[in-house]
Amino acid sequence: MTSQDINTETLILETARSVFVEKGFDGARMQEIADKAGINKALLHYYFRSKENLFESILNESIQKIIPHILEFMESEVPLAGKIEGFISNYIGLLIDNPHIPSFVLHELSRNPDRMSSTILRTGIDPKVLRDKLAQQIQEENFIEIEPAQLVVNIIALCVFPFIAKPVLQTVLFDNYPEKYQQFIESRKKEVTHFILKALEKS
Amino acid sequence: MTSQDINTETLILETARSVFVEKGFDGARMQEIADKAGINKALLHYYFRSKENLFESILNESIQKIIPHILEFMESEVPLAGKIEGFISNYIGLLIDNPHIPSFVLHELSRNPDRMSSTILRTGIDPKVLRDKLAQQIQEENFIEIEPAQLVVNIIALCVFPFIAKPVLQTVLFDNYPEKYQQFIESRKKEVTHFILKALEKS
DNA sequence: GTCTATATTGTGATAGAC
DNA sequence: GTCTATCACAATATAGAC
Repeated sequence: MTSQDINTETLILETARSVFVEKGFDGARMQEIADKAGINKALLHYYFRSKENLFESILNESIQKIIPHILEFMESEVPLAGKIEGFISNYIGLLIDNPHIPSFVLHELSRNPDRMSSTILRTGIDPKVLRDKLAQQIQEENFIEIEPAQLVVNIIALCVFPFIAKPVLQTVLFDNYPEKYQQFIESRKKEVTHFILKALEKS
Repeated sequence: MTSQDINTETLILETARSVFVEKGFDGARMQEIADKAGINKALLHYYFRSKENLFESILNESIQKIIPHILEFMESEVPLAGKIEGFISNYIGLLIDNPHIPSFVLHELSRNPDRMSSTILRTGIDPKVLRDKLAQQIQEENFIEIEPAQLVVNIIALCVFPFIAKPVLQTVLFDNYPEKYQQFIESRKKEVTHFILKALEKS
């Protein structure tokens, strides 16, 4: 347990994350995780009993990184316009730092939807309360009529989609120039905020 | 070659599609495809040389079903508002009929982005021309200023995202009632159209 | 064209020395 | 805790009879 021996379990988790997030459960190989971590396959099974086990740690961690963020947004007491603006900027920032997570999480949850219920339970939050809070704000403050669910989905969609569709966008819209895609992403904070608030404003 | 022998190749393709689209390349099994098609594994290799080969047929077909649709939208000469309205209704309709395709295509393209370039070439369309057409319309008709790329991404995002995120939405927003999710999807045509046009209108 | 049988390789998992 | 060696089985692919 020397100082450079920064806990093998952590090393495994960090390495496993990069492999699982990039390749998904089915595409990931225990061998590759071991190689990238500079250790042996057997050690993976020593720390985490199975591939499934190791994978679940990563998936849960990824979900926790994204979902509570959204719920917290709906919960806070700030006026709606500022709330939305803050959320979008914050959320796209998070996605810039973790661009592969949405793709990973959504794909794995499609593959096995049952995981979702247990995860949402683990957060201990009640979505109903949050929706009501949002509904109330929409009505009290001076915005167009819109169902909370529709609004939330619209906001998340506009933030997340450009990251999920990166290869398509880069090819179809940006002539395979990564810089153009990057520039596009950076402008999204401002663009999405404007777009949403414009759509909501009472004319 | 009797009448009920509707071409084995077609049978294989249809079966393979359902399996690949649901499980992805890595998760799909040749055995499962054979079983579902009521034939033998060896026959799959007789018609398509390898799993890769069979898979590419399906992926290309799926991409062709979705991308040209989008480009055609940008190309047409109809006034913008009606164009957008028509596209959204049409596109969400297509997604209701093929709910798993976006997830499938986007995941496989992330796994192997190189496929994208060859596919877009095969369509023989030049995206640049289309972007210019859209830019022109935005300017000539009476809408707010917005980059064509931003607008296109916003429209696609709002249409596609609810299908990609089905398990999450059903759990977090709809208390695991499939009917509520279904109802939500059906209202999207109208909601998305309103939302987009409202955001674009000059106030 | 379609089948059965089999070759071949890949992969998760465990046993056991150190 | 970490390694080497190996098991057991799954999966793609092919050979060859019919």
